Parts: sequence; C-alpha cells; structure tokens
Amino acid sequence: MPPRTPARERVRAEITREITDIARRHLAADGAAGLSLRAVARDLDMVSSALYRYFASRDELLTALIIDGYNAIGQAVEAAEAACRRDDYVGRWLAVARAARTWALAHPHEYALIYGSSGPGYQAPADTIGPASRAAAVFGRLVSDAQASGALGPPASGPPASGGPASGAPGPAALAGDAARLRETVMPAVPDDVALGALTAWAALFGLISFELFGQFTNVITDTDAYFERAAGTLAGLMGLPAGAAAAGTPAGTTPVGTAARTA
Amino acid sequence: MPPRTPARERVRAEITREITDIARRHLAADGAAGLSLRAVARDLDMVSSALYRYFASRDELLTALIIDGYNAIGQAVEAAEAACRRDDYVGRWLAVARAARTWALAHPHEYALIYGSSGPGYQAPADTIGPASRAAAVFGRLVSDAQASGALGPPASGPPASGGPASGAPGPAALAGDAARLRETVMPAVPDDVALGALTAWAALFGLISFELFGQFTNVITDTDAYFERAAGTLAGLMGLPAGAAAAGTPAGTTPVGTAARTA
DNA sequence: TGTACATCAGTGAACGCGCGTTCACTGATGTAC
DNA sequence: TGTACATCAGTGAACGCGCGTTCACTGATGTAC
Repeated sequence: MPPRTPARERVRAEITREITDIARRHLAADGAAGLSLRAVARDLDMVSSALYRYFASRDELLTALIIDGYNAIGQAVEAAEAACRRDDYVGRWLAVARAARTWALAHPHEYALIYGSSGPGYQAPADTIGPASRAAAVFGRLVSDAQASGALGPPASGPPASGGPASGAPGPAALAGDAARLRETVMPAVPDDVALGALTAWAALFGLISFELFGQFTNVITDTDAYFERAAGTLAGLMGLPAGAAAAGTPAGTTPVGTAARTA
Repeated sequence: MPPRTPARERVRAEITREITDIARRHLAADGAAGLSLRAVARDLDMVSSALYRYFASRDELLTALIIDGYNAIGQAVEAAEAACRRDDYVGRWLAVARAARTWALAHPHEYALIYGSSGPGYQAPADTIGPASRAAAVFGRLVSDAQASGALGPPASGPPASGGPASGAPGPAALAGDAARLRETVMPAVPDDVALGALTAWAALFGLISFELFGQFTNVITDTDAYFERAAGTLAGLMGLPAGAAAAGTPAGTTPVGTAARTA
C-alpha cells in the first residue's frame, strides 16, 4: 500500500533527523565554526564517512540547520501570535516581537547562524528562502490585518508618499516597486508608507535582539526585559500602530515558545 | 632623550602594525573563522612562532582586530559627522547613519566580527569597551546637542515617562537607572524618554545594516540605498528629531569615510 | 672608545591534534520472477 | 514459497591538509661601566 515509501525511506528520514538533532546540539554548544562532521558522527556511533549517505558535504548539513532554524523561530512566532485576540494588533505585534527574542535568547548560536553572518564564504542556497520568511509572514499578516481594519494611523514619520514639496532625491519612486513586492509576498493591500515602515520595524526588532545577544548592551542596559518591552512598543509606531499601548499583550514569560517538540 | 622608547620600541610598534594589517587583510578575505596565525606569518615571511613575540595567542590578535574595527567605524562616523553644520541635527544623524552603513558595506567581515557574533566561545575582553563606544559617543553627543537646543519634539511614542494611567508592568522605574547611566556616559542632560528612544534608534540602525549585509533584504529590497535613506529618516523620529526631513544632509556618496589612513 | 653582558626578535623543529572527503568493501534489506 | 539479483547503509583505511602552541637555540641590538 505505501506506494513509494518503503520502510527504508522511513528509517532514512529518521536517521537524517537524528543527525540534524545532534548537529544542532553541537551548534548550540560550539557555534557554527565549531561544527564538525566527524564529531557528529562520533556522537552517533558511526564512522564519519557514513554521514555522506545523508549529506553531500558539511555545507549541506549547515544548510539543513539553517532551514531548521528559520522554521523553529517561525513556528515560535506563529504559535505566540496565534494565541492573541485577532483584533488586538498591538498585542499581536508584541507577541511576535517577544517570541522572536525569546527564541533568540534560548538559541543564540542558531540565531547567529541565521541572522548573523554564516561564516566565511557561506552562501545560503535557494531552499532557505521559503523558511526564511516564515516569521516575517506572520508579521506581514498582522500588518495587513491592522491596515484592513483601519487601526493604523499614519506611520511615524517618513517622507510623505507622494508630492511633498520637492523632497525627492532618491525618492519614493525607486521604492514603489519594492513596496509592491512586499504587498505581493507578505503584506497584501498596505500602502507604500506602511509597508516600508513595517519593514524598518522588522529590521529594527532584529537589531535590538542582536545588540542584546551579541553584547552591545553590556554595561548599558541592565534590565533588558523591561527595555525590550519598551522598545518593542516604540517600534510599533513605525508602521502606524498606536505605540506605547503596551500592557495589552501577554507578559514576556507567558509567551508560548513552541520548541517543545525539539529534542535539544 | 627618548626616555624609555628606544628605537627598539618603535620597530616593535611598526611590526605589530604590519601584523595587524595583514591579519585584517585575511579577515576581510576569509572572515574571522578563517584567520590563521600561520597564514599571517607566511605573508610576513616569518616563521609562525615569531608572532608569539607580539601576540600571546590567536585570540589576542583577534581582540586587536576588534579594537581596530571599533576605532575604524568610530573614526568614519566622527569624520562624517564633523563635516555637518552643528545646528543641523537631522543632517548629523543622517551623516552618522550613512557613515556607519558605508563602513560596514566596505568591511563586511570586520563588521561581522564586531557587531555579529565573534565566533564560538570568544569573549570580548575589557579593552574593547572604550573603542566600542566611540561611534555611539558621536551619536550621543548629537542627541544631547539637539536636546539642549530645543530641537527635539517628543520622541515618537513610548509610554509616557511617568504617570500615564496605570501602564506600568515592568515600567519606567526599572529603566530610570539605565537612562541615568546613558546620561552619564554618552548623552548628557537628555530626558529618559529621549535617551531610551535614541538607544532604540541606534540598535535599529544596526539592524538595518545587518539585514542588508547578511542577506535578509535579498529579494526584498532592490534599491538598498534609497531604502536606507528613507529608513534612517524614519528612525530619526524615535529620539524626537523631525523625521523624514531628509534631503538636508550630505548625499550618501559624498560622505567622508575616513579610512584613507588604512593600508588594506 | 672599547669591552662584557643582558635583552629579546626571530628560527626551526617538533608535539599533538582534528578536519573534510574519497574509495573499495561487506553485508543486510528489499524486489522480481 | 524460494531463489537470483539490485540497492544501498555503514565500514575502515587512507589522502592530504592545516592548525595553535611550545621550546631550546642563535645572533643581532642595545646598555653599563
């Protein structure tokens, strides 16, 4: 009855998963640069060459970890956002922001692998781009929903979409295409202003997370939780959400993170 | 007459510089993980053990490169900002932002070394913290100046500094100390709101730069120059500068970058 | 000005290590008739 | 149900490499008297 998935394929999938699980454990412990096929094989009680039945190279294993990482943070964000009241747009944004940070703090090396530079000369292949946008898709949806509901004010600043008095050096024209693509892929039916502002908020969120994770806040911010809450609230304004209306959302600790299914 | 700097010390300093110059070249080409003492020694026509007369370990050499990196981006930011009219606060902010981005794009691996994760298990030692805040100091000064001149409006959003109606879960209290430290170190005499908002803008700036550099904008933003201009303008609002008043500053290409003194 | 001594930059060999990847092989699992 | 064959996961040895770091040494440069 199983048409072309004999037991072999199931076993193969299982072992592939074991390999990535152990590799992820090594990644968490030593970082991407310290990830060694031979060490992974050792932990599996296998000979190192056996791994080549599953991954053609070290880079391919790294790519699998990158995809898993994007999926993991994407899933964490999805779960946290799904738990919010649909019409609480600020709450949804804060849930997304908190979930991303919480995941990053729990998986710093995985975070560094996907949102930092991935080591010398590593070029992310095409199969990463789907999973890469999973978290962003959740964010885009909430922006679209807020837009549709009329909950958005004008995004905090940014030059007027068209026809301000001669502001235009590089100008909105160049960005109109990019905004259109954002609408097509990830946040349907939002005006240019909102789309571009939202993207800035998104990048800014990861700036906050990276600063915290990579030590830029050492000796600067002591209460990083409180600061993050406040900053995330501030960023809401960049896409026209009423900023600083924080307290609505789930408090940070409660955020469902959705990594329970993970082995590590 | 030279009391304790005989010719020996001068030569020593010179060779130390040669080592870091070549190491920086290797860093630029291969990234931090690919930096090898032996390879550096080879380029110097030295035997690898000779480097240990100058650096006690590979990590110490890396630390020197980190310090140099912070100084280089700091210097670039200083030079760009110094070229602005003192009372053009938005222009000063944009100059700072552009200089940081320009430097990062020109030195991606150095940027990754200092603002990304520095490889497995590397812990930045104390001597990096001075240089680390050099660029931030320029930014802080302009915020302070803008505040002193009365040019700042209320920072875009963020909960009111005190006494909004019961907003307070983690609340401003926890952050008051951090804001005070910011005043002491880097932006004297600005209110909590402004200090915290400015810090958010600062982190956000590096979020934008990292996203661009590490490929998160691939297939998303095509005109990265135009987008950065716009986003930087938007961020100005986070510390109360009139946002979107862009065109004032120097256009991106003109920004003095201040790396001319570099060998590489 | 000249000699005796200390400093210390650079050498060369070695230690001990781990790595990614290839390749011919064995032997178990599954398939076709 | 049973035999002949193909697939393919895992083995074990090897190739070729580069790395960080230590250590006893040589010989030039500088210092003290």
